[in-house]
Amino acid sequence: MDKKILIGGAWPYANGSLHIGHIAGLLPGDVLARYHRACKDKVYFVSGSDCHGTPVAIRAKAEGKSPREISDFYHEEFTECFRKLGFTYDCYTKTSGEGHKSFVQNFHKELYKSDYVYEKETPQAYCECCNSFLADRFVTGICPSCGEPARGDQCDLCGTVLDPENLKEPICAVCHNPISFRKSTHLYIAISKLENELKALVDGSSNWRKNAIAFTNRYIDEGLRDRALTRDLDWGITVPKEGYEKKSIYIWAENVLGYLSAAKQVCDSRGELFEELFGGGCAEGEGNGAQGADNEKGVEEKRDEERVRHYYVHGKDNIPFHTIILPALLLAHGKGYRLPDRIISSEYLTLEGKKISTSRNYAIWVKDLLDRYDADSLRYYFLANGPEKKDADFSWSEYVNNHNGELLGAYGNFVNRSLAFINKYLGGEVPEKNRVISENFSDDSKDDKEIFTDDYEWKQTLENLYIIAGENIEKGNFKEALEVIFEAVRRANKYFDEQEPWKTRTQDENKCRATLNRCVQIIANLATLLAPFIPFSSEKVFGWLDIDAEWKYKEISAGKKLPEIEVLFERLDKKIVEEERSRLNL
RNA sequence: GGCGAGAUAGCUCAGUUGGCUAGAGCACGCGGUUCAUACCCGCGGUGUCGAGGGUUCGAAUCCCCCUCUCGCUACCA
Repeated sequence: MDKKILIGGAWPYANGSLHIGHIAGLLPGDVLARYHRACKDKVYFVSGSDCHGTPVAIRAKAEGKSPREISDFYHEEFTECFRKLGFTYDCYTKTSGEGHKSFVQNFHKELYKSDYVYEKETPQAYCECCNSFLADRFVTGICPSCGEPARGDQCDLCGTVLDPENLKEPICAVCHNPISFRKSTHLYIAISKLENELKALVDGSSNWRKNAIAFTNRYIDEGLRDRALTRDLDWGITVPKEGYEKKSIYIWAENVLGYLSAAKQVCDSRGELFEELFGGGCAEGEGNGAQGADNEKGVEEKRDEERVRHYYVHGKDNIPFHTIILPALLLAHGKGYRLPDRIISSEYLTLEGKKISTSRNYAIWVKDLLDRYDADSLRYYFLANGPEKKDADFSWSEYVNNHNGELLGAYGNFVNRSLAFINKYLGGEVPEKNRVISENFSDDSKDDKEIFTDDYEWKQTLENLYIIAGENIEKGNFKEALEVIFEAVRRANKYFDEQEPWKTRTQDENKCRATLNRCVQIIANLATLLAPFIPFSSEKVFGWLDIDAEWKYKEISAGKKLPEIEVLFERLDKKIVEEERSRLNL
C-alpha cells in the first residue's frame, strides 16, 4: 500500500516492427504495473520509443526520408501494438520528444562538471562521399585474420573482434566508397573509476534475475572500460557543450535517462515531486533515504524498498546498459539519484525451435498477431511460457494447446459452466451460500458441515493465493504465479464435479445453491488474481460481478443479478497450426 | 580464441541450501460424467536428469573432464 513503484520497460528501437521476442521481454512490466496498482501502490510505468542512433539515420537515408519520419512511423506502430496488448504505461513517450531532450541536456550539463567525465581525441572512420563519420559497424572490408569480408566491429566468419583501422580495404557500408580516418574529440565517462560502486550495487542486489547478476559480474571482472558519451552523428540530442554543437549524445547515454524524463512527466502531471520517486533532489542525498551523494555508502546500505522501489524490465541484451551504464550515469551525476532495485531481465525467445531473425524475416510480428488472435491469449502464452530463466520457445502447436487446454478448457470453462448454470437454473441471481447454515444453525447435519468446511477452505485457499501469487509477481516469477493460480482453477473444476450441482439441483437445492455461491466467489477471486496477466477477460468478469481489481479477497453478495454471460475465450481451430507454420515457411 | 548461460518424460518446462520411489501441464491410453465451448473428473506408463569420472551414507543438485546449443566480447541497439 502506498509504495511508489517505478517500472521501467525497455525502450524498443524505432527501426523495425515489434516481434514476439520484444513482447516476451516487456510483458512482465505490465503485469507488475497492474499488480501494484491493484495493491493500491502509486505506479509509474514508463517507457518509450528509442528514436535516435545510427541505424535510424542510415535507414532514413536509404529510404530518402528523414530520421524523424522513420522513427515516428515506428513509434506510432509501437504505441498501437502496446495499446492492443493492454499495456498500461503511465507514460509511453519517445526519445525524440522535447521533454526528454531538455531533461537529458540538463542532466548532461551537470554530468560534464563531474570528475568522471573527460575529453579524448581518437581517430574516427570518415566517409567523404556521405560526408559523415561512420560507426565501426558501418565500415566493411577484409578481415586481417581470415581474409574474408567483415564489418568494422567484428568478423562474423572467424569471430575476431576488430577495429576499423585493422580492416584491409575499408569502405563505407552505406555508399561502398573507400573511407579515411579523421581525428575527433569526444567526452568519455570514467566507468572504470566507478568499479567499487557498481560492484557494491550488484553485490547488494536482492532481486535481480540471475542472468543480470552474471552479466554484470562478468563485465566487472573483465575490467570496466570507459565509454564515449558522444557521437559524430547529427541525428540525436545535441551535446550541450561548447565545441560539440555538431555531435550527438550517445544513444545509451540518453535513452536510459528516459526512465527519469518520463517519470518526471508523470510526476508533473500528477502534481507530485519527482525527487520523492527518484531522489536526486539534494546534494546531501536524502532523497529516498536509501542512497546519498556518498555513492559507495549509498549502495552498500540496505535498500529501503518498502517506500520506493524501481523495477527495470528488458531482454538480456539490455542488461549491461541497465546495470552498468545507467547506474554509472546516475552515480557520476552525483546528486543521489536512486539506482535500480530489481532487474527483470528475460532470456531470449526462439520460434519453432529456431532463432528469430528479423533480417531473414523469420519472426512473428506483433501487429499481424493482434489482427488474428486475442490479446489475453497471447499474454497468457508469453507469461506462462516466458523466457524467465532460460531461453523459451514459441511454437504454434503449444500455443493452441495452451489456449484451448488451459485458458479456455480450465479457466474459461469453469467460469462459463458456473455462471451459465446460475442463469439457466437458478434464476440468474447469485444464490445464497449459508441458507442452510443460517436456517438450521443448530442442526449438525453432515451437509451443513460440508458446506461450511468448503466455504472456509476455499476462502483460505484464495486468500493465500493473493499472498503467494503476489510474492511471485514481485520477484519476477510470473510462471510460478500463474502455476499456483491455475492449480486453484483445476481444483475449482474438480470441486464443481464433486459437488454435482446438476444432481443436487433437484435432490438438495440448498446444497446446490451453496455450491454455486462458492463458485461465484471463486470466479470473482480468480478473475482478480488473473487480472494482471489477462486483463481483458478479467474486465469482463468484473463487469458481470460488479467488482474491481483490488488485490484482496472479495465476496459477491447473494442476490446479485447476473447479466447475459458470454464465453471468455473462443476455441482455436487446430488447423491454424499448419496455416501459421506455413507462413513461416516451415 | 576468451568469458558466460543452458542441456531433465513424446512436447513445453519446474526442481530452493545435496535427502523419501525425480515432478507439473500438454499429448497419449482406459474408465466415468453431462452443468459447461466434444467440456470436466479419475486412473495409467514412460525418463541412462547431455556423456564419462570423482566426493558422499546419499548427487539432477557439489568437483573434474568432454560433447552440443545459445549469448557476450564494449561504436548495433
